[in-house]
Amino acid sequence: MGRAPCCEKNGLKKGPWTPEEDQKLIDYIHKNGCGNWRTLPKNAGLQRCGKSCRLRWANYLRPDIKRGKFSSQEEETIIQLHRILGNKWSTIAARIPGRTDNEIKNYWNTHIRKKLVRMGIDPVTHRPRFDLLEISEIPNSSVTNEFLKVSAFG
DNA sequence: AATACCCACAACCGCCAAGAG
DNA sequence: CCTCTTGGCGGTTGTGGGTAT
Repeated sequence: MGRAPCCEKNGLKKGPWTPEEDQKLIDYIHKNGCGNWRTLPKNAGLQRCGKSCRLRWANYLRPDIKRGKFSSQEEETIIQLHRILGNKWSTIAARIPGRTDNEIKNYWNTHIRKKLVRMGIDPVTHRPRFDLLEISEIPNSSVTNEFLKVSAFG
């Protein structure tokens, strides 16, 4: 049995943030900055743990977040950085202005990874993998068919 | 129209590194 | 050194809104 999640102590709130909570957090940080996350919720009048506040600010409320659809340029940059860095999301995010590590990680997992797999590229190694190709995208030749048998079942 | 299914995203959790004492 | 606290990171998932049956 693992230890209790931090928010369950003291009956602190979990789950989606309400607009009222967002506003409290924004107001507080505008006045005081974001120095001490542990004491912030109490001072700002929020029934949240510091971790939850930090995450909400860093990934959603911070004023320098771009939001919205990723451009194809951004997508290409993410793929190239991931090829070099692997799942170092915060390092990747530091190279992509206005995007958070969480946002990039989500985008990778829900869009890019699947896209690479569909193209027959291993999303971990970034190398071709015929056993990941969708059948419809496999060239119809006996040579590739033989290759597939070997790489998928060998 | 009703229900089942899917998927994207916000937010969670556990772990660990850094810093203070 | 060691221990404790805190913030930051990466993996994972619950949920809600959209789509298919």
